[in-house]
Amino acid sequence: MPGTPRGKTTESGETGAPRRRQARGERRVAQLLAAAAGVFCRTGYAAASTNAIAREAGVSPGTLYQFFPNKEAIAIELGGQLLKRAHETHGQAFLPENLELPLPELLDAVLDPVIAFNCENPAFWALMHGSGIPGAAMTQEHEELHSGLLTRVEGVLHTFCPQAAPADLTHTSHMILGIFKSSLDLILAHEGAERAAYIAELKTVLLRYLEPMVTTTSSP
Amino acid sequence: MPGTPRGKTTESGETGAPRRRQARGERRVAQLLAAAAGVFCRTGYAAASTNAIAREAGVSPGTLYQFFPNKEAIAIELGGQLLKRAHETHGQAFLPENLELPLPELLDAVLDPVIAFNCENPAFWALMHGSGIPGAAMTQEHEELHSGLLTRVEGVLHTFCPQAAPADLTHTSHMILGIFKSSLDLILAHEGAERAAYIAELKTVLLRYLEPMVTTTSSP
Amino acid sequence: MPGTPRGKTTESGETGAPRRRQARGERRVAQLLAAAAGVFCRTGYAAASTNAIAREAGVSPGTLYQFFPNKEAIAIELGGQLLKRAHETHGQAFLPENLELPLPELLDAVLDPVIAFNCENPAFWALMHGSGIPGAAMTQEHEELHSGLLTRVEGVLHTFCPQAAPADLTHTSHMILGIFKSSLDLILAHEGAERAAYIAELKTVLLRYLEPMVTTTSSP
Amino acid sequence: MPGTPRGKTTESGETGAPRRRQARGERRVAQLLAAAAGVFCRTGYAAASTNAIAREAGVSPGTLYQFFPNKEAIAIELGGQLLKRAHETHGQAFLPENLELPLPELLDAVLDPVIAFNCENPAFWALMHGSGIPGAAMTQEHEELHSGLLTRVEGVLHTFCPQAAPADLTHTSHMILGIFKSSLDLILAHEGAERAAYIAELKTVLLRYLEPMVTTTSSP
DNA sequence: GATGAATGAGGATTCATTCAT
DNA sequence: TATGAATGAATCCTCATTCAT
Repeated sequence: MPGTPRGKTTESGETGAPRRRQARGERRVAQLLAAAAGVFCRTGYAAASTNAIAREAGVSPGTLYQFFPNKEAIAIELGGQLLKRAHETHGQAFLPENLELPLPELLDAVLDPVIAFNCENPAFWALMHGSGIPGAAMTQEHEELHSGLLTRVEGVLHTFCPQAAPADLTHTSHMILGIFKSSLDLILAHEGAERAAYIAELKTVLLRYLEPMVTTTSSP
Repeated sequence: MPGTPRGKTTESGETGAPRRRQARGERRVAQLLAAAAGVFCRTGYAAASTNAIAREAGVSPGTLYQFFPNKEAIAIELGGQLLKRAHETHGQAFLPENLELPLPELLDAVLDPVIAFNCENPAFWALMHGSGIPGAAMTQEHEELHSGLLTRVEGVLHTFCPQAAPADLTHTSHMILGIFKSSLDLILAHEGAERAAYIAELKTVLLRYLEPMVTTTSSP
Repeated sequence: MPGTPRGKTTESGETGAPRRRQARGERRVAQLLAAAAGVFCRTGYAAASTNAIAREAGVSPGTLYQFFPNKEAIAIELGGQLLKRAHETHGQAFLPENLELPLPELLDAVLDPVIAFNCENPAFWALMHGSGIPGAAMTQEHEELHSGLLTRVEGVLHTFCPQAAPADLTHTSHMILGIFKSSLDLILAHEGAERAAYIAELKTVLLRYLEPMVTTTSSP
Repeated sequence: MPGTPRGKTTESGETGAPRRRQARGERRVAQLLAAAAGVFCRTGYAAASTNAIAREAGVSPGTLYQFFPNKEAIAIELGGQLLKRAHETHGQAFLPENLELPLPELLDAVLDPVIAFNCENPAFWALMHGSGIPGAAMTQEHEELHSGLLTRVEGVLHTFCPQAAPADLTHTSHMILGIFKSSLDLILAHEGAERAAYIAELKTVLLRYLEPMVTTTSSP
């Protein structure tokens, strides 16, 4: 339970002061997480310095450490929060009813909310980029997210191509995810029309990639 | 001949001295670049320290700075050389005659040597990857490497689709590069049949992505 | 191949520069160890800061870390050097011929050089004080020194009181060492006549403590 | 009753309020001192952090500073109270009537309760020990504790050897205290028969050390 | 050219102490 | 009065870079 640093004091009653203090603490935590999100976005996790985060949050380094034991904890907390929201987003993206849609609409239904989420939470993406470096924070979360997404994609694929070999499904899912990720980089790196163009391009790639598999399967 | 610790420097007259000195310098540079390649591979660009590179090269940090003004320059030079070798040694990839080939063969002709090169020179990949923070400005060496590749891809694309809007070409090139990168991750992460499967999959993706553009263009 | 980077270069020959460089390094190490000795003496190991040591040595913190990987290593090196000298001193203190002497002279013969050594190397004592704190540096050295001394003292005692029970010898040796240590604190904390007085007092204590045991044994 | 973390404060009317407040304050102080004793024991004085003490006491750091101006004050107060208790509770040690006893009985009378007290209050010992850097100025609380004890010992000595030079008395007192401290280390480090043996040994040392002075003095 | 010592700013983290509530 | 957030200097240590030899 983040935000409640060390105490277990205020549970009920009309004690307003502790509540207010706790509220302040929670505000600080939020403030620090927002600052961390910004810094992680700009510099990546590894290059982000706790002092920079504290500065961005407008507090002293000591304050940061009152709420987080170390740099990794910040990333974990931030990543966790984002992950939770990401899961919600993914949950609504992979809604069963979407699977009924024809491929183009399915791609819209799945990709749009996920892209939107990442556009609104660019820190999420920044945090999920520390995969290659061993020992980096977020590795576990990253893998969980990745394999979670992989499972979902495989599920959808399986529904669309029930007769495909599992190994092929895995390959394809990995490819899809890879394409999605690299496109997301491009999407996040641009704005406005450019961004829209890359979103369209991503959908084109996936549509053309998947169409043959799907059509082949469901046409007879 | 004081100062040269490990002898065999002056063997004959002085006619060959400048050449030998230059040769030695080039050997040093090669030595340093090889060391940098190793270190970049193992730790990534950001985490690689100049001292570590010098140590790996078996020279002192001072020596390193005699040949490169800073860390970035090493990456730039290494990337440049790798890129050059990607072309000269293996990559008859973008050879003009390849452009005559139909798309599937073209993809083979271009991708196979590039993939092979990357499998043999993982440092190249490490450099293209490292610290590529999406929203942030890529560090210069990446920029150069990346835009170099981009230019080539755009060139090929332009040859194939001469009437396409430049903006579209740029988008498509970025997408191609992104797809290529993410697939290369998968390719390098596997071996044998799995690797071959991902290579095939990459070609499938690109073929299906590009076929409509190309066909549209060259059919009349 | 000129430019052999890492060490063992200057074995002979007329290469003066590396020798001079190496000499400078050794001077720095000695300088740093001397500074560390001073700081350890004044503040104790735990409270000694590496920056303070570097400042005392007149160098930057980075320089310190060029020669020692961390604070503990400084203490270990310093302690090791002092320990070596201490062992030599102890060796000459516990010379076999001293055991022939009557107790008062024996005490002089044993204690005087050891006290002198500690007066000349107060850092030794400061370093050997980190026993109580677990996890502190020098613990092992401290224990080795302590048990080494204990063995020697027990040896001497055994010579003097051959019929005493081993357990008693152990108790007595521990007491002797304890008395010695606490007196050494007093001795080192004073100078001149005061110091001499405490030295005399230590001898008095030990003489009176040990005389009955010894006399009882050797008088008949 | 807001703000009071561990309830049962306000039970009746307001007549007793100031007293109760004072009582609460004393309870807090006792609580804090007990916590400090525990922390000092476990980590030593220097390594003990005020936050750790407050945490151990179950209060916030701010509260701690409401009763003590700084860390040192805690040690001083704790040492003082322990010293007081060493006297009032156990230590009829330095009772005037004890001074009438012959030396062996006097040593028993003085040492036994003091030893017992130290066995029961290891914090006292931790305080007397901690960071006692020989050459450096002892931190003030140690100074006070130490000199308090010293004064008492000197008092006893003076009674026994009224004609001795003050300087000698000081030396002897220091030695006695040193011997006592180092023996206490051994005593506390052992149990049962071993402990008893070291207690006996301590008495032997002091008896033999002091007997000549005393006898010389009181014989005519 | 080569060396390796030297630099010093910066990074993460801690902790005695203060302050608003 | 109690709280716990806030402070900021200090800690150990790293690393890109420079300098004397």
